[in-house]
Amino acid sequence: MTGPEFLAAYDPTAFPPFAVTVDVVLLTVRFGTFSVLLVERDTHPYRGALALPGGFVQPDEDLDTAAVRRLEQETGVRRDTAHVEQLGAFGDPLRDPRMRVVSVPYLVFAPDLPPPTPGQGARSVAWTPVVAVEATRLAFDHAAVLAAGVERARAKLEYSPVAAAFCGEQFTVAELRRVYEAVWGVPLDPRNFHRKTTGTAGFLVPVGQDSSPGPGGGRPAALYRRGDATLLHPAMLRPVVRTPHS
Amino acid sequence: MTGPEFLAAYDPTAFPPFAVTVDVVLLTVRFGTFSVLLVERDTHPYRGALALPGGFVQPDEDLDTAAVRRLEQETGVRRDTAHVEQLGAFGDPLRDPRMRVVSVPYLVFAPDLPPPTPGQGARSVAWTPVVAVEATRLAFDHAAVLAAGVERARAKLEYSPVAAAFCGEQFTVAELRRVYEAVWGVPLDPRNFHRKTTGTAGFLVPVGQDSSPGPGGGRPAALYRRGDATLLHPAMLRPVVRTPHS
DNA sequence: TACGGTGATCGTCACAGTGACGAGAGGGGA
DNA sequence: TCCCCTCTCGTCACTGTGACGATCACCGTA
Repeated sequence: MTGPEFLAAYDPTAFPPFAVTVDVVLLTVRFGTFSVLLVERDTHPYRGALALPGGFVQPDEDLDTAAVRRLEQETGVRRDTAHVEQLGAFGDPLRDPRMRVVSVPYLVFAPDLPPPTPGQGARSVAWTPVVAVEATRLAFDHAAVLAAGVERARAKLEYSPVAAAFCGEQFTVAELRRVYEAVWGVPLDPRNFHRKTTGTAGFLVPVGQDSSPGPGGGRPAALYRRGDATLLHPAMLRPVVRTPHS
Repeated sequence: MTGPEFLAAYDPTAFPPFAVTVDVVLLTVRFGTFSVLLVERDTHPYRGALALPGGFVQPDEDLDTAAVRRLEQETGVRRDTAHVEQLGAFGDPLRDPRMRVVSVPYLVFAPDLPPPTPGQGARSVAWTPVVAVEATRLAFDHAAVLAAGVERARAKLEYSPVAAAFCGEQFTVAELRRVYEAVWGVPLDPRNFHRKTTGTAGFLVPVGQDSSPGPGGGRPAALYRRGDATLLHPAMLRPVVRTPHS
């Protein structure tokens, strides 16, 4: 009783047909700038507009699986190098002019990487600074989806160690700090940040090796990798006032 | 181009049909016990099993609207007396034996109220202590949905003032404290809790009136209503160790 | 090789927030 | 009246944080 023959026994109006899509809010920190991957649509609807990568969920496919598939297809990011989490469900009846579509966006944090080549249905694909995104130019309700993803990312840095997902396998405290600064858009005190991150058990694990200094010189920084902590306790709160949006 | 005639221009296999449902994780604190509303199913599938209230989303209906509709239909809880928020999307291909169903559960916090009368498709409906729910007896993947809702509720009490949604319009600090104690399952120090809740700006607004003491006597408590704060800052952290599940 | 520039790391200090708990305020019932 | 109860206010030690000085270890250049 898994096939459509079973469904046929029901009143069809009781099972209104929907399409279900997944969208990918792929965030990274590139050249010190908090950026999102956007594609330029090459097909109807919203042809020519910017949009989040995404696509339809296949009949026998889990939502997470579909999101990871689209992520790998459209961006080349592999699941095990990034942080992936579901962002919610968006189902306004008018969000897609073609038909009734419920979208389940996924939030992905990835280290800096080169822009991938355009996939199907996209004219081009590019990293865009989050602050430079023109909300009115985004297709569908992707402005709202992106805003939800960005706010979730900012909040998540406070109480979880996911910021490390924006870095590579090994990283310095300063690299991690620049992630926080880029995502939150505020400068942080390097000394207090160092104390907090290295002092919180399970957050950072020293690799026992130093990085080479940057172009301007400076003392080499110790390398770390992510610890096994899943929660930051106590949280690292954003400075100054907290704005509910953007 | 909003009708099916447009859809017909597409390859049908590219738009696999889904059904979309909303489920309601309605939580309350009843007699000092953190409880969830469960219905006993009277129809196929999982006939006789316990389940969360829910139903199919209508074609022209927003997800939030559908959730509020089911909430009012099956539980009698009005939206403006409760806190309602989306909990995510669950879409395992095998979660419903009938067909491919994506469920969007909603988390609802309501003050204590009498158990409603069973709605359509349900044999009975009853408040069940969260700790007494037998996960294996729940229909579909509702055990996972409930677990996600419970954990979200516990986490949300830490950094938001939603706990007041479990109380009525006016309440005492002790009533609010018993909500925290019931949801978290730990006793809290009444004096420190009083200091924290009354000392955080925007959390509680004094009504300027005292409640009558309980049966055992005691000094009358001042009445408060919810303030306009949307975030608790700093957060009120759960004591002792934090368990990731259940 | 000495020297200033740069960034990493360590220390210090004042202060806010919290856990633990004493004590008074203001109500019950016997 | 006495005892018991709960609400409310205070105190104290401790932790974590913001602000910032000082030192360390590398750079490029004179």
